[in-house]
Amino acid sequence: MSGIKGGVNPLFLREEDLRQGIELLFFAYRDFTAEADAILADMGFGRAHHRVIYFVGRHPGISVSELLGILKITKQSLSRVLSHLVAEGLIVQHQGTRDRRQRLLHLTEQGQALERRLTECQRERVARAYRAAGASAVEGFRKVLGGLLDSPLPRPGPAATDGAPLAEPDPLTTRRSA
Amino acid sequence: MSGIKGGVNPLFLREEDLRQGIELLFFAYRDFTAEADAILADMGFGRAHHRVIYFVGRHPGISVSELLGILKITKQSLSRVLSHLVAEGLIVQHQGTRDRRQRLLHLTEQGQALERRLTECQRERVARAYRAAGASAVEGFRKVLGGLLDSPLPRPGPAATDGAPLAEPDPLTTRRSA
DNA sequence: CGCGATATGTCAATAGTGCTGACGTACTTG
DNA sequence: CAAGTACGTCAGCACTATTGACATATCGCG
Repeated sequence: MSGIKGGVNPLFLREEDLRQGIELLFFAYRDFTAEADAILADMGFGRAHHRVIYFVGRHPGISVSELLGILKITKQSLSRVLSHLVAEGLIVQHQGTRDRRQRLLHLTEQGQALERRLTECQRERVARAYRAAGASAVEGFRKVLGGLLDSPLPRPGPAATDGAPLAEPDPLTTRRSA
Repeated sequence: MSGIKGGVNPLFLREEDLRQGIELLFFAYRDFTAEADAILADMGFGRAHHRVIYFVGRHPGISVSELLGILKITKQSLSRVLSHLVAEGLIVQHQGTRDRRQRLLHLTEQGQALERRLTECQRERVARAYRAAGASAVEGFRKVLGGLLDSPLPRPGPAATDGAPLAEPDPLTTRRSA
């Protein structure tokens, strides 16, 4: 495989380099989620609960379908997790005013506390990695990860504020248009 | 949150930047595995089967415990998947010569074919992202991902060769010492 | 040889996550 | 109001992973 062109490929496209990337992704993602997973497990929750708490915290008042669009799971899968979180008092549902079919989601204080606790683990880890790698490495990290996506993440920067359910036309919710 | 220090943090350690990294990791990993997952699902396998096939292909003759060390799952979890793969004729087990308790694992031709097919999806995706981002971004990507690991991946280069079961002192198997 | 440690495999039970199919409710439109 | 669409839930199935308890086979050592 190596040396198809007779020499070293300057763009790291050799079999070995690509496999290293694949493996790095696997190990990094696993370690990245491990701490939060452990906290969740202690509370009878799983990783899916974290995702829901995370994105509801990120987008207060998000509707179930919008959340589905971000997570890209079926509504049935979300339903179980969401009901659980509501039953535990971490999330509250308010009927939408514009469309009363909607259940707009918000974290309770308890939910916010858990969100902070969980995300703190990951934020700390990312901060450590960023600090150790330096600013230009971070830029590269973002560029490559962005390139791995099915559909590129719209830039969060110059977002036009509108009166939509979500305060901002968020890149994450919008992304489901993939 | 932003502006704790009154200004922009040059090292991307602001709340927003860290959250963007967290989300990028989530979306990228999901999209990264999606294609292979679909192929596996068609064959009645899951992601766990891919991991086993991948690492057995990567380390022919690996023992069950070494594989457990890489994957960091319980032997009961591995057992189910491994038995399935053996039953389907994708993996063969040979009794170890040095230690006859060991079952050294190898891919069959069929197993190799599937490994290639699955990994091809991911390799292509990574290659595309690498190409689009450029060599220096790739370096940054690796640096940051490496920083996310619990224990740093020993460099593949100047590793001290020992007489370990695996022909090479592989960074991945060695890593389980975490 | 016999004993303890190691390597592997298996059974049973439990939990989390995701899926499809079948429904029910709420709203929109003709 | 009826038909269609949007939104959400319940039931049942499959995959992954866990813990705990055992069962073999083998190795190393005294």
